[in-house]
Amino acid sequence: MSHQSMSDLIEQYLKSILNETEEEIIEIRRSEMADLFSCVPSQINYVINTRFTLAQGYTVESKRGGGGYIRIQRVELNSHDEVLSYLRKSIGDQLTYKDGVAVLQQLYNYDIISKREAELLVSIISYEAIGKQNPSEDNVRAAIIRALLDRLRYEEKR
Amino acid sequence: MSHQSMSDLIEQYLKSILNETEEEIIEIRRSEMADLFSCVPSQINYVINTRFTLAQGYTVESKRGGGGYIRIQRVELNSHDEVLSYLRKSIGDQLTYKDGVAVLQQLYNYDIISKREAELLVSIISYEAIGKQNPSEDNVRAAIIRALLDRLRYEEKR
DNA sequence: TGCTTCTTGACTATATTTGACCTTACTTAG
DNA sequence: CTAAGTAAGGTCAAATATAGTCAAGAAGCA
Repeated sequence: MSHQSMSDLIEQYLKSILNETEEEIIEIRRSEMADLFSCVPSQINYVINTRFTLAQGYTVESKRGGGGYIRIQRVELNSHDEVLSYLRKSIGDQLTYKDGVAVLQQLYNYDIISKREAELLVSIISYEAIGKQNPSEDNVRAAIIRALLDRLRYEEKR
Repeated sequence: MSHQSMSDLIEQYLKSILNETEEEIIEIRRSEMADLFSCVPSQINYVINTRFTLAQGYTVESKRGGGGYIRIQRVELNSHDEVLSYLRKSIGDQLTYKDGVAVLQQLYNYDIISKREAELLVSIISYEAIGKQNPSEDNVRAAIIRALLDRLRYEEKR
């Protein structure tokens, strides 16, 4: 927590102003952000691409040219079922560790699994657990997360 | 005490600053440590790998690249240590679905995991989840259960 | 002496930062 | 109305900043 990169700071700033809004949506200007943090504009893209992905629950739209902007919105999912089917659709045949953690984080954010469950599952999808002797690591991980999501969906419907 | 290796000194230093923190968690930069002790950076990895293992009650996370760090945290042994280490020893490289379910059943019986956690885990180790496109089904299952047991053993005391 | 642990450095992997160049949209002079 | 100019944002790859791995050789110890 004490060792932060510029990108971490920008991420935090954006998330904090996102939290302050009612609508969970913000509109920024890339160049203003770059000025504010004294960095090159493309670093803002970097932050958005690495920390505000769909898998992490954000949608981003932007417009170029005069009056351009970047709009970041937290995806609003209203029921557990919506969250589960959204996540289910968002994962394919392969899933990296990072994206797997993002899915679990979302499940926790939406109160679908507990903190402890999330932690246990994170350790299960880690490289140590499934990657070590497995070349198809990302396939296994995707399968595990799919099974989890399906099970959770089944639970919801009971 | 007169024959302390550099690694011993680094270990002591890290443990002393760990003790000073409330959270029992520290974040260091590998290169700073190496500078502080005038050693090569990889020696820090050596110390961590030999003296801050999970079995010794520490978890370590790290990040590379700009703003990288190494975070070391002291964790408490779970009170069910005996059961967990027994189960841990009892599983080898491969584990059938049936045996996996048996392990989970035991964990539930001993009140180490909840009913729901057991159910989620059962669906994860099922053939549908991990066997479908995986010839080494039993290996994956064993790895998953091993990771689970390790995690349970060293998670925060509840 | 022979095994174990430690030290070192070359090579690898990954995350971040930076800048040159590209694309799109709006504005305005003619 | 259109072309040129201007004002955004996007892409990509190189440079930089970290950390990880591995194996060879040195040092310690029984």
